[in-house]
Amino acid sequence: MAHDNIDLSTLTKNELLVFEALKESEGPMKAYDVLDVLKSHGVRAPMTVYRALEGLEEKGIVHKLDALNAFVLCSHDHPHQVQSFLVCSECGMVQEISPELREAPQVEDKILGVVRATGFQMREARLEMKGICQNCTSKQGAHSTAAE
Amino acid sequence: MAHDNIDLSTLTKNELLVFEALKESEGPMKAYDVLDVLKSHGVRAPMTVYRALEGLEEKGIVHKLDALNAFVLCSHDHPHQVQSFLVCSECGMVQEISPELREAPQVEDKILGVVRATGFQMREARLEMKGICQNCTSKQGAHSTAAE
DNA sequence: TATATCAATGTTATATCATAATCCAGTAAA
DNA sequence: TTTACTGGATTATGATATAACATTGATATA
Repeated sequence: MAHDNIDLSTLTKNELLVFEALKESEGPMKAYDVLDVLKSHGVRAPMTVYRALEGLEEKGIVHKLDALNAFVLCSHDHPHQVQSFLVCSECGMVQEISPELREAPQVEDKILGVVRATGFQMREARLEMKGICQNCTSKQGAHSTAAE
Repeated sequence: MAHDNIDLSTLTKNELLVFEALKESEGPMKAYDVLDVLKSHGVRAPMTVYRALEGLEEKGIVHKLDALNAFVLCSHDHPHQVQSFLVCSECGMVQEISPELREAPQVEDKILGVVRATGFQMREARLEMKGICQNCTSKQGAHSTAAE
């Protein structure tokens, strides 16, 4: 697990709590879901969670998936300029695939090149792909192909 | 303008109103901003706007920018599988760059290849890149380079 | 004509997501 | 001890989005 490499000593108390909650969850969590989990640790207000999430994002440990209003741990060691996620519309699964795309480095290079050519200074980018994951496809495929 | 090619006869009354509002705006609009504009046309409720936006999205005429909770007209003729947007953190400018990326088709092909290899059936994808646009860069650059 | 149906729209209420503003506690330096 | 700073707690509210149900109007058809 990539998360083992993170220096937890730089995290505040609440950041650590949120980090642990996300680590347990094995998937993206909504802020208010994190809040529910942390209520047993005395956290009461949304602000507390959002502040911690903001801190974790600044440290590159957490990403927000805007399409879901949800947050995930960054699943790779070296923060990348383009993060890529598969989001299953069926079961909600989220998979970060930046590592796979890194094996095709032309992709990021090309993107960065095109962007730079427009005079744009990119800070961060996310590619969020929505569709049906393999698991859901095989489950459904056996029964029908209609659905839509 | 690419929007001239759209067959407006397929739009419902409210979809047409929202379409016109977005066309005027020359940029992304929040749903409630659209609502404000359409109040002069008798539209009162958020639902009306959200329903029309949903219809326009299904017809491929509008995209939602999740990172901004905002909606833009699709600025090119042929809906593409990966839509790419530059979002300026400074001035809020949004530019769709799919046409530029199309000149580098390896990018989309590679992405689609990698994704397909994971067994994922992609429906739609958006690459949202945040940074500073050329305009803001040149304005700021003259005065300072610090800022962050 | 009556009536069934369907899509679009209207309306009300509420859920969900996020932040502003203010105050407080600990702690480290002057 | 003051001062300043960082993180945290609390309260309230803003912003975004949808649920649930009623209404309308067009079309089909018995």
